[in-house]
Amino acid sequence: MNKELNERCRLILEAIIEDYIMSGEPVGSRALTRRHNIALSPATVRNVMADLEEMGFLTSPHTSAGRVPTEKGYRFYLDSLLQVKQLSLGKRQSIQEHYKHRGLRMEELLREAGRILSATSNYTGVVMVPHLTTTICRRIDFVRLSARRILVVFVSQSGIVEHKLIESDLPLTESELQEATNYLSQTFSGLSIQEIKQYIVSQMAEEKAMYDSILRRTLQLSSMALEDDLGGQVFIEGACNILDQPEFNDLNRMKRLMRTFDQKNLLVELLHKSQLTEGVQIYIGSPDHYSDIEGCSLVAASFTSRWGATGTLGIIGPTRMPYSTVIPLVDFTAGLVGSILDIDEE
Amino acid sequence: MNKELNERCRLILEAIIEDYIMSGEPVGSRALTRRHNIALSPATVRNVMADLEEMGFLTSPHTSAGRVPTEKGYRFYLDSLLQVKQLSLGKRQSIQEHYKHRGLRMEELLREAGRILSATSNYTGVVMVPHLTTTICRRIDFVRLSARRILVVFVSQSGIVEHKLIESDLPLTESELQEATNYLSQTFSGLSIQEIKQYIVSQMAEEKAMYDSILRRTLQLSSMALEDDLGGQVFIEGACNILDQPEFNDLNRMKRLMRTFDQKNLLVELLHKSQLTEGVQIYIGSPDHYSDIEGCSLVAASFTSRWGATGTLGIIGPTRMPYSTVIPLVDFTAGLVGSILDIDEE
DNA sequence: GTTAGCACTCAATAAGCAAGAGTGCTAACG
DNA sequence: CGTTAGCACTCTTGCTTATTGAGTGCTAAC
Repeated sequence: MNKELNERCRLILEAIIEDYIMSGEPVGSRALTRRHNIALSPATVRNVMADLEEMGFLTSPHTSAGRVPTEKGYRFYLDSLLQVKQLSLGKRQSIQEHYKHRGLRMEELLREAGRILSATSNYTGVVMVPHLTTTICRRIDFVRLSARRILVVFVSQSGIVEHKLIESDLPLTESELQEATNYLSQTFSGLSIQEIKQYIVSQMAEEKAMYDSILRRTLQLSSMALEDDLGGQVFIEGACNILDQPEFNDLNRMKRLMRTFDQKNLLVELLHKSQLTEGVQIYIGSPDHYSDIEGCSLVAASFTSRWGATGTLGIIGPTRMPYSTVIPLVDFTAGLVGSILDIDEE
Repeated sequence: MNKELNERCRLILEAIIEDYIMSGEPVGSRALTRRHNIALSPATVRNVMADLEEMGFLTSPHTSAGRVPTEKGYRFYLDSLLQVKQLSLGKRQSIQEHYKHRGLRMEELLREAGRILSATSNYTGVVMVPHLTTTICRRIDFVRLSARRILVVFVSQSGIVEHKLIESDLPLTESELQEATNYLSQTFSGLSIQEIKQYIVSQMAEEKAMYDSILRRTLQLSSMALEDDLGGQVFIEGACNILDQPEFNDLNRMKRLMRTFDQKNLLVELLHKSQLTEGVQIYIGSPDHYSDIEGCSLVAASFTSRWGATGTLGIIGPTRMPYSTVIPLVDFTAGLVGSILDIDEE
């Protein structure tokens, strides 16, 4: 069916979607012919519109309103019609400026990326620091808070720092911990967390007999330290930006979106998904698919440093978003963040 | 003038405010006499109300609506009328439950406190980790990311972990860093950051002559590490809870509040203020004072561990909030968090 | 296949109206 | 003199009713 869309249909569909993206109002046949000097009469356009509606690309809020793109309409637009512009040199430079002259901490760096996305697009920026399982370990440190409470500080190869508290069944002295720290740094530096876990399991099997050996306790400690996944945070920046969009004059939709931001799990899920794929991904909220962000879309891309996937970032805005500028913005920012992580690594 | 408020006026003012807190609607004379079996006729109540309005405790949205408390009204209510209940045993226990069986990281612990405040009150919970200048240093670690890029990991006596990136003018080897780390841990452990800074300044004066000594470079490094204040984060939990309040059917007010949450600086300011004072502080948003949170109040208290002030937490809700339960909730949670920090410390 | 014309639909806006809640004032009461 | 009943007045709220205007779908003519 889609293949049957002839040139004229495609042209009109594109015009409608772009008009709608600009105005946010249902677009009618008459207005359309005037704005995009189309050499057709409104009546003809109406016929085409009726066809497009039947095919599921358009819908009308009520009988006597114009047409609005459906999710399917947007999808087709994104896949077949949209021409992504290049990000203007000025914007690229201004974004790069943000990162100059800064000794940012990793967390701040990612937050800043979110802020840039938000400020440049006037929508909401999201950044996810991934779970660390796949990342490479640069260093593991133990800090003794009390005899049984140990703080684990984990530094990944790309400079992301995470820490967690663990509780040991046996009391540990400062020197025991020091020894464990040294052992770990030497043994595990340069491995990924998954590899470390495997190594620990095999070692512990060997050491089974030796009940109270230092090594055994060190291994136990490390095992606990790596037990739950570290990381997986999501930063949301500029959540309120999106509220200025006219579609959020609807109080309830607005509340639901805020709730989604608050809970974050949907975002984590989506960002995780796009982590697995190359390039820019677009998720369109709809009553069926991602009802929590109905009326909104997420444009996401993962950024990677030389050491493997390290995170995902994106923009959440209304579905009627100027994708032709937002997509390259997300793309560029992801690349930039990736390259900055590389610099950090040496 | 305030002193002239006789028993009857106080009683009626209290009744009005409590009614308003319950209903959110302007309260009229007739409804008042019925709900709080007051042995007065509506007409008399009206006279009293007129007096209270003239004195600035009440106002009416329009001629034929009931009365609504002003900021001054709330203040008087909070200072002179309100009787704070004790937090019910059940609630106290359920809050304590949240903290059992958990090896929480410091950050998670504070976030969780915010979540508890939010969930128990159905409003928005805020928690501020303070700047670290006053806190005691347990450990400073350097992690070498590249020759010039150093990650500083700072662990406070109470287990708060902070890290930042610094850029050194001279390349540093792994072993140099190791030496610096050892030196610092031995020299500075147990001092507050302020003390450390002072010590460094005095030492650097002495070492002025020795241009390239290890000690000098160590000191330089430490100085950079402590340069800007670390910390000062604010966690906001349950921001969307507050949106269910009827006063936020006003879209603009809602947007402004969300913007305030996004930017955080007003919150930082207020939370900082209450850090300096004992006990529970209440800030009432009004067009004059804190116009960004107009219609809202912040109920805040600082939590302290044995090692000195460590942070502030609180609840942001509509000004018409059931203070008699919110205040003890904030108070109790602040105490609990403080005591948990103590446990962490040994 | 395209277009002009026309009747029809429906949301949005405004206007008018009645109901209800609450006030302020005045005059009477104990 | 404080308190109360009565009453006219005000102002919101909800409801109904026109009116307008944008846009459609259909039909018939080009």
